[in-house]
Amino acid sequence: MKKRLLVTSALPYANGPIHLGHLVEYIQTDVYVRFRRALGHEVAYVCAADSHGTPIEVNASKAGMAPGAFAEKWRTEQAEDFRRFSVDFDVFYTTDSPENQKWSWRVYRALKQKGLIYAREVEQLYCEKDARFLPDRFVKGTCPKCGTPDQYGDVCEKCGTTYDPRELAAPRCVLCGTPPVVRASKHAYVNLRESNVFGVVQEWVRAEGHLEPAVRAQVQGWLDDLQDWCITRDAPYFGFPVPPEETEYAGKYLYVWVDAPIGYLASAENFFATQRGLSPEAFEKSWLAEGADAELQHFIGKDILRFHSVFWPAMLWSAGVKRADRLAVHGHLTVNGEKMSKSRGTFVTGKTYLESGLDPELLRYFYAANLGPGIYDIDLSLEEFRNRINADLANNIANLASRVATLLQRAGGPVTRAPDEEIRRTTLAMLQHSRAAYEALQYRDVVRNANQIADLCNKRVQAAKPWENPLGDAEQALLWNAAKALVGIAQLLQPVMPRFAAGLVAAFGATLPAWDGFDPFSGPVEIKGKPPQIARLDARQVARLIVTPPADEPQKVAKALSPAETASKASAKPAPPPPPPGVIGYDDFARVELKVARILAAQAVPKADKLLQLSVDVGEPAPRTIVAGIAQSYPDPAALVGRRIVVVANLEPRPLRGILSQGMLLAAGESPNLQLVSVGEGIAPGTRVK
RNA sequence: GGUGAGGUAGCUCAGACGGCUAGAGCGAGGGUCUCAUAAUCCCUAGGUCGGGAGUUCGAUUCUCCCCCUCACCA
Repeated sequence: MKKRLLVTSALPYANGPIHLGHLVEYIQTDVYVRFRRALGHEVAYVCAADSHGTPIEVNASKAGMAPGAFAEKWRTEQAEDFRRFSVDFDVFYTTDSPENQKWSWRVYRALKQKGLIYAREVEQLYCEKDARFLPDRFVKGTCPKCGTPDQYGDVCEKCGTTYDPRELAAPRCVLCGTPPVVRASKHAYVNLRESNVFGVVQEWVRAEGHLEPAVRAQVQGWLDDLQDWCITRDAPYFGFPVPPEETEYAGKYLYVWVDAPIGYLASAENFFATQRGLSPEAFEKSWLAEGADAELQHFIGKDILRFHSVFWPAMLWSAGVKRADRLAVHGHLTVNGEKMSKSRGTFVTGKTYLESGLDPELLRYFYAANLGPGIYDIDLSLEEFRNRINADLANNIANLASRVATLLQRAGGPVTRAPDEEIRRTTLAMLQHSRAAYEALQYRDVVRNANQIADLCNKRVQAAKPWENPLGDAEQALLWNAAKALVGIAQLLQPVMPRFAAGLVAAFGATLPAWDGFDPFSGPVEIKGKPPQIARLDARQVARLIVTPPADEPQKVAKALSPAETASKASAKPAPPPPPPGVIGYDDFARVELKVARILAAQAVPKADKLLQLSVDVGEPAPRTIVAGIAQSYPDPAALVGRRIVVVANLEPRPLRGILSQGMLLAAGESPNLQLVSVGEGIAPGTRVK
């Protein structure tokens, strides 16, 4: 029962370089594909550059290039990055392809034929100078709610309000600065509430195995309040025109989000036609037809879940092909606990990673060690990354390989011994667990399993002290078993670290057969060379990932909804050396406004045993209220009145127990033994502490 | 504001159909070996399981309310 799988990763937008956030997904998918292949399954791993849409059209024009050439340039660069990270697509095509136009029109016509498409007049902002309608991200203006200037057309970054771009006060075109006008245009909408489609989508969402339960809950929420979907865009646009017979929408284009997922099918078709000699008809019949015995699995990020869980099943159904068998959704990447940010230098591109000299397989390992099936963000903390690599790979696994190889080499030739039951049982059990864990996308467990095997072997080696009598029979037997366990580890880690695993196996003179029935505990072990080394990382090496951009970083170019999150093409060039981790510059310190405050009144906060409410004089016209968790250390609040303490005066106010705390006071120690930081009588309230 | 997901040791997470001393790995502290990459191995620390109330003989695990974080949507 060999399975056949069509596996996809989301299509990266051909508008910029691949960054470490993208790579979470491609590595997750690639690992899965390698695992499947290790099981002997037939897998086609398909991806493509998403080449259409307004941002590409606009950025190409700015760069003085044709959009197609612009997208192709990025596609080529992305392909190279993927290769360097061992993300081995069978095909990395483009959505701007003849196959894709054919499929897109087919889907459009199918939707039309089922009566799901209708026309609607829409009012949008239009720039007369640029002669174009402006997507939300191409308009800036003043927030209608809070009055913050310079906000995008869809949401205010200050107050979080979302609105229609027409509501913006003082709107202006991001491209040329001209105030836009309101203009109407007729667009095609898809009605997904129609009972047939809705039923199909509903059924697909509810069926077991398609979505993780938590994801299903999210999607169900959308279905309960389903909006129609606008699938056309006005010129100028880079994309496919609507089918020629659609004279009603003459001159309009299909929205990039229509042809992007369809790009999965078109790219697969291209792969099978050019690499496997399979005609489009044969490909469809054997891989996509309803009931075909091939599985369709998509890996995506949480940001594009809606398109894939609601619209996509509807599109596939209308085109008469099967829906996906699984939609694997992952969270985003944060770096050092925060969203990736260019100004902080945490927007790490694949290229930056490669240029830092770190082995791409280390990143693959780190991601695997943190990946599970849920939609949780993964944090690339540089400290964690270093610990993880050093503790697991360098100290535990690679070091085990190194010591075992050295000792075993003294035998001077092949060694064959009987299995040690404990080591063999553990290794086989871990292989079995890992098989299930890979299938469930629980890569964290795989990594743990690999380390459990190495833990056991290190303990056993330590206890047996084979270096005291390396050629003794028991010693040789133990080393043989440890070597075989390492082959097991290689098998287990091979999808994650293919090169490391191959090197490990080669060093012990073994090979890796298909996963099922694999039992490495037989046959000779012969040391054929040094096992692969994994050098311990130091903080400096890892810190090279953070490249702070120069101060005159060009302004961010507009970003629009696109299949894979993208960014402007501005990438940071060599920058001043970053400060050592954990050290801040003077400017950072200066931003914290520390002031002397005199306590005017203090009382316990009702129903909170740790909180005191203080009224303090910080040299301002009115006293400030500060709520602090110091009640247990100061059971008699009244005694605090008159004390001069230090507060952070420019901290964002926040409510605690319903009381707005306008600052924070400094204290040392742990409750109930903490003490307020104080200054003497001679310093006036409001004095800056520096 | 609505919907969804979360809040368990410094960090990343397990777990509990309600009940023995709440676990693992990493990190930290102490010790040890020397084959191995200052690696291994042994020991130790430490958490009122976000807050409050309720159900119960008993809740961190169930119910309700609240707070906080994240995402999506309006």
